[in-house]
Amino acid sequence: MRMSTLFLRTLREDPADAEVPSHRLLVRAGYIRRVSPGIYTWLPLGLKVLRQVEQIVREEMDGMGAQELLFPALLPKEPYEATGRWTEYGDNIFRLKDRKDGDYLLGPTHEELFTLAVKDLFNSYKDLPVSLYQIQTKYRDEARPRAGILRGREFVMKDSYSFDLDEAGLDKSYQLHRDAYVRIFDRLGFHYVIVQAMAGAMGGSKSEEFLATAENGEDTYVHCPSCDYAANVEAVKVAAPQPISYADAPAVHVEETPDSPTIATLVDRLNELYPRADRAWAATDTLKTVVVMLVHPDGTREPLAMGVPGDREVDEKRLGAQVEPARVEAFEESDFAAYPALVKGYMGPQALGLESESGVRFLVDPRVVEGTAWVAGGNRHGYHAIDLVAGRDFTADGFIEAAEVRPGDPCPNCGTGLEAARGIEMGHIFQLGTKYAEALDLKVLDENGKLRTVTMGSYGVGVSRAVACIAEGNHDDLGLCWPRNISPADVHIVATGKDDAVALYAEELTRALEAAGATVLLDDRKQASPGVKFKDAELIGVPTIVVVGRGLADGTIEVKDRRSGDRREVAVDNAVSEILREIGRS
RNA sequence: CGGGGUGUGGCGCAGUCUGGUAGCGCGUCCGCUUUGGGAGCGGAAGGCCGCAGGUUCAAAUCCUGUCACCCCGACCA
Repeated sequence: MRMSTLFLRTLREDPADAEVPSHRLLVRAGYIRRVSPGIYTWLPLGLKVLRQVEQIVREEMDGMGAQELLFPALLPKEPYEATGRWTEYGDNIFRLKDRKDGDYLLGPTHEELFTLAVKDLFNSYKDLPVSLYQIQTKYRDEARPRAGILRGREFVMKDSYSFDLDEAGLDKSYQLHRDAYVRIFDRLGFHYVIVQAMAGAMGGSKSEEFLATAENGEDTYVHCPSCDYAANVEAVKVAAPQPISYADAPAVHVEETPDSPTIATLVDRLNELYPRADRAWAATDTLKTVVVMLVHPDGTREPLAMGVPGDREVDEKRLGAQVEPARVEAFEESDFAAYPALVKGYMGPQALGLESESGVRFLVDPRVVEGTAWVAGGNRHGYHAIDLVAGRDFTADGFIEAAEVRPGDPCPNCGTGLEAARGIEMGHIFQLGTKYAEALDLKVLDENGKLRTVTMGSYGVGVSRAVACIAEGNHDDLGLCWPRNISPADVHIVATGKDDAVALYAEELTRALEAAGATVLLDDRKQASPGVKFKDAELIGVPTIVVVGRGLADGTIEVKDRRSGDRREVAVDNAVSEILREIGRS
């Protein structure tokens, strides 16, 4: 590549619409250009980087025995209707119509197509297991694309799917993918964690996410400092305490608690009007009742009440993950009007549950086990129930993991206090089970000649996101600092000065390195000043920068490490071998 | 969808309060000089001031509406 002709324009200033470093630098250094929100063009340098990442992913997928294929991005509606995702995916799908008014979509993910392809070609247990993958452009009409290429509406994803006869086979395929992912993310140079995750809209059971650790990441996860437990906050399972005996517990009594619609005011009122001998009332003694409106994919609305310890908020992400594919909406005044048994600010378990007078489904936090006593709403304005014992005075319809998770909460494995951190989701692996195979009738004959439903796994890597994520983790004040195996070139040669000898030698060195298999970005611009060239080289971020300039008269050139800034003089005579050694190609 | 902000040459911005017919820096083009840390001088091209109405002798500026984009929250690789 020659800078004099390369389709590139670097920007001296940060683009105004870019906030996060990866976005700012990828635009400034001329890797990408925005076309529309969440939709980007890959310029020559950017495309090289994208292809490098793709290649690493491809090698590892091939290495674990998966086979690459390619589906269209433009898809008919029918397969997605069969699995229910045409509606479940909601507004996130880009939908379009053909001239005959037929419905199409731009694929957000391809479970259906892979399932149908296997159904089309295979029909015996002898054909299994098989893992297939593609590296392809996906489309999701994100409510809010952001951070450049980190979260786009069009993005490149590697998605793969495993097909097995039984659970044991699925476990094996899942583990193979997991191992391949570890190799992929190691090669991409991420600091990452593998966390337990929710299966989400994909359906299925076991699921883990690969999160690149990043302070500005969108996902919050917790991890245990003393064992290997780590989980996305959505997926944290609270360790339920043992039920306790309530034989000696005082009977429930409803007391007047004026002006106490919030937990804080309630605790004040309790300590003021009904002080306890042994200790003061605290938020942890109260059971907070929160009601929301669930909107199911078919449009039906169902109220849901939840009881959580009073010192905790309901975490909307956790709640959303629990009730998926239903959507959570606020419970409006008009909803309260429709359910007169729900007294705003004073709701309590005794009026809740499918069997109760309100008929509203009531789920409680796992900490609300049988025998625990609470102060909760009295279902009458200005009243609360005290010594309300779970299992004696009320029974919930079930449990829900919706209360917020906080640093310091006990690890479900070992009880140590959990720590919280943030990350960017780079990969996600799922054991899907038979959801798609059943919906699309993917069965094979087993050794007894009987039809068996195939069990599936689904595995994704955000390829274009990885580019952003690597940029996010590999830059400094001057610009990008690519890892060698991702960089758009092995060496960036800067020719300074107007001396013809410099230009000639730089050209000669470039050819020699290229002949040895290295990729070179040569700054052969005649008009640009040395300062401009140095700045551009630093911005672009090729890991090794070679300066051919004033030292040439003395028979030396300069080899500089972009990341450390270390530089050394190298004799022209052994320049090629030295540089090849530097870039790890000798 | 809720909150905040911004729309002015390719990029970054000023001008808007207090209407008077568009400016600065960078970039681009031409010429000369310059070449180890974003060069100098001279010349040039390039803008329906997001869009639509309105007020006015006159609108980038005031009024109304509308659209777009960015950031923060609810969704996802």
